[in-house]
Amino acid sequence: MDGEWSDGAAAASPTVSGGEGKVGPRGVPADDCPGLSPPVSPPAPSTAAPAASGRRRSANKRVVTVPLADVSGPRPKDVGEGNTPTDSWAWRKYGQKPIKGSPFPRAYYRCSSNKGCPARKQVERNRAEPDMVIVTYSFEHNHSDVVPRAQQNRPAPKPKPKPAPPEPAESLSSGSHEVAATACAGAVATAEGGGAAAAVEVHDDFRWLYDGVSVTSSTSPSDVDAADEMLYGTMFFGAAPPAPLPNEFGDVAGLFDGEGGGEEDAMFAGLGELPECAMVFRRHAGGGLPMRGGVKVEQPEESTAMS
DNA sequence: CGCGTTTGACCCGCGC
DNA sequence: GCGCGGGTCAAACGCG
Repeated sequence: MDGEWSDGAAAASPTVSGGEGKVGPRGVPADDCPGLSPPVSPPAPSTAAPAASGRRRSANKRVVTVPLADVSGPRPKDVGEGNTPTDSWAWRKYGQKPIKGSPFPRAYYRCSSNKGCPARKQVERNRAEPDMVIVTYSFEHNHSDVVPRAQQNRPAPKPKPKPAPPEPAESLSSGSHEVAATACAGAVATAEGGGAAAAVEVHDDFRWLYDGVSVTSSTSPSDVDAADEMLYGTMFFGAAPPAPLPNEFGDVAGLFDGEGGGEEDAMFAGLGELPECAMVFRRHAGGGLPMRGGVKVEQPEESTAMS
């Protein structure tokens, strides 16, 4: 089924897919409409229309793959709130569904900043890389990053079922990660004026993902905040014309194509499991991973690498 | 009181 | 034409 955004993440690097080359068969020609765009950026004309009216895989999709840690981890206020971004959108979850080919469910979010905002995003964990989460943005916000509610900046209420989520917020000092994150975040902040705060929402959004599966990798919690920043930072980058990236998707997708047996089982199993410490991902894993601050932007449309 | 999250059901699109 | 799967809407509950 949709192995679409399967995961450029498999590469272990967060990725962002511009447009949506993945939806190939049923997908629609991606136009533009980045999932998120700088508050200042003029709303894309083709943004809202389709999404609002249609209820189906729509066009404009931007896939962002980020380390789970980036989004699921605890959000130190010094980062999230300290760096209030100018464009922290408020996302409201409107649905969640288990995906067939994936052991993890997919969550659907809509922009709650503006009632008529068509911006939507889907969050799902990379089945191949449990440490990675795939965020697909659809349509652009048709409003500035106006934040009517102060609540948008605060972490949304967590699901009650979870008594005490694993919050390895112990040592927030990690060296390399921070560097990368900082660099990225800095770039973002400089370019967009902020992107860290947005992470707040993200980390929250991924909470479910987080709980859904248990990852046994260990990493520094610091990655989390840094990652968050990166995540959004990248997204913003995506909004802006980023350099065309090789389509890693194709490769990854191919790999996934091979599997599929007994995954359903795993899916439910995973869903039923509520690990306490699932997160963690080394942003600079290996230190040789080609990633921009932890997030990579994928441009399926480029399909250059696609063989 | 308001907002957000959660869960289930329904509808639509695509593939076979 | 049928079936599968994905996506969205709606209602209810809980928390801030």
